[in-house]
Amino acid sequence: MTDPTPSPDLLAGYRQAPFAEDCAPRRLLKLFSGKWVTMILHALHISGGSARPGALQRNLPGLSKKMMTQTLRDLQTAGLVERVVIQTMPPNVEYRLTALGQRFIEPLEMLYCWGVRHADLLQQLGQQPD
Amino acid sequence: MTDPTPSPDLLAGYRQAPFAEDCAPRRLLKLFSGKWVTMILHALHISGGSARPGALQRNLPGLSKKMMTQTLRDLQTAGLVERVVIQTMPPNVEYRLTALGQRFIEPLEMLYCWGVRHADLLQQLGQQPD
DNA sequence: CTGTATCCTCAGAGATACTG
DNA sequence: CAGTATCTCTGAGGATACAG
Repeated sequence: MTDPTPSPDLLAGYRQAPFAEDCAPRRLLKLFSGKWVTMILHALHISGGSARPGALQRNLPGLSKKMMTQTLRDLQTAGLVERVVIQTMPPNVEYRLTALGQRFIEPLEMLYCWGVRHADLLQQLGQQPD
Repeated sequence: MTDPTPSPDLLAGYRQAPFAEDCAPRRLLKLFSGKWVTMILHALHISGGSARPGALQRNLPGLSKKMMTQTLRDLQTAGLVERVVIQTMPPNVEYRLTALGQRFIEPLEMLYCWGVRHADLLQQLGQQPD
């Protein structure tokens, strides 16, 4: 096609509000943009929906105590995770995915699965200064 | 201890390398973590796979010239986008998704579609200090 | 073991102005 | 219109030390 300009019709659905800063997809990406957010959600998920801080940190090499707590706090205020204190012999803390949090596991696992299945593509990526 | 720890078997596949810093899913998340990366890829996609700089900027409100060029450069080095100079009357520039870039449209659109379909969930999110 | 409080660094991102 | 070059600044992220 000699015409570099793409058919404007393709943009029809986006014309009114092309890519508003607060559109739904952007929020999702924003939510997943934190360095540890997805890791923690994923870790909680494969741990059966809940885990204790110690276990979390052990499962996520490189995760500092500070970032863990901070991310968990953010996830709490977002309503994706809840802090549960278990009154056993030595009282123990546990973080658990909320119902809302469970919903966001879906797109997250989609991404993770895609990434795993297409690891070859991801390795083809030119190394950007990281 | 009473061991609230979930069945370790669930973690079987992740035990050896729990969440290495350079695992495939992480790279995908990392790639999508840039503020404008997904926007630009998506914009290119819905524009038919290629677009001129001016059009891109017009379609992505808030995108500065600098960030556009910079992001496009990153995408070029990553091999997802190619710069094409069209030798027409007034020579014009065009950015086009490469074959590799096309592959990454898939997970991207998955996310975007999910976000659009679940806009309600995204609005339920507690407003974190943005 | 869980959680908090400081301090520091550096990269992402924007604004501006200048050059083919 | 496309692209580059500075300058600045916020803030995410990390290290460390401290407290329940």
